Amino acid sequence: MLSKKTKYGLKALTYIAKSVGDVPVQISEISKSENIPQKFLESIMLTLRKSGFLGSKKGKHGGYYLIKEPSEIKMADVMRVLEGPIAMVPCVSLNFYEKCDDCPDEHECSVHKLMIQVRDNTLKVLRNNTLEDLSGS
Amino acid sequence: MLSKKTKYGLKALTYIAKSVGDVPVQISEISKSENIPQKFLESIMLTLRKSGFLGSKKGKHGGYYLIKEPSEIKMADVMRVLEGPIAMVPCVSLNFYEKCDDCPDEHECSVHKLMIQVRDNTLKVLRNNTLEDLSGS
DNA sequence: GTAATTCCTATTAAATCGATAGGATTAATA
DNA sequence: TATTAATCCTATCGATTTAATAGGAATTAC
Repeated sequence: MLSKKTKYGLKALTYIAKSVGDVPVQISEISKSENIPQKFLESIMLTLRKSGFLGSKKGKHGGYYLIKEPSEIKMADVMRVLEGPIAMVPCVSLNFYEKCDDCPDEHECSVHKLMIQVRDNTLKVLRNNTLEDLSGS
Repeated sequence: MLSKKTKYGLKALTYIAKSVGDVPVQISEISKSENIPQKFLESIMLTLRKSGFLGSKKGKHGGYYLIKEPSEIKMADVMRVLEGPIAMVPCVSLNFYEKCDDCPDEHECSVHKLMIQVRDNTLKVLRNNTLEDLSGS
């Protein structure tokens, strides 16, 4: 299941990408428009800023803006920051690898083989889609 | 993340599929061999039996056996029983559809579009793989 | 009739998730 | 300079889910 955090984050990024002009977009505006609890969204925006997707301006007339072009922002990267591993088991994760405690040898594990395929296909989608694709049309 | 329940369930099914002869396989044997807590595995086997993947024999020399051929058991079906929806958001789930409470119109939702692609690619893998594929070689 | 097994329900401890609270800091502007 | 409006930051809370355990009932082989 996709967490609300990730879903809200993706919606917020899309909203900013769609916004016209170069003025920063405010949390309160996104929150109202996308039905996202404002305080919750605050913490998500903070994460997105700290991980290099957004820039911010403080104080009156402040807000958030994209640092990179929408076409440069891969969904896979956003997902990793907000959701964590893309793989369904840690032992097939490229960026968050961990050994399973119940498997003496993961190459013998039937689940491992299956989950590599799932990971590869999911990754294909998430690498091919950028923020531009989400906000387009 | 794949739950332990699902992972254990898939391992247990694989173990039974690999077992030779037509005698029922016992929980205690699977539990030891696959490092799965026995009591936890008990409840998983029960679920798999009630959902039509396994048959059981009670009492001494009892145990579990496959009801269908391994090649007939699609991973997608097992996953739905043990893990629930395959889709990452309920609003793109084929078997567990639910409307999102934050989306007035899901066809306008950028996340929706992305998650349909993820679902379709995951489904492709889980439909193409059967228990035979997991237990083979 | 005894031992071995599945069957069933309930419970628990820990982790995670979604959301909120309360203020500190910064900047525009009147 | 004072006020207002925004981000920033840390902590916390309640609900849900997850992984696992407990304890015994029912069934069957021998």
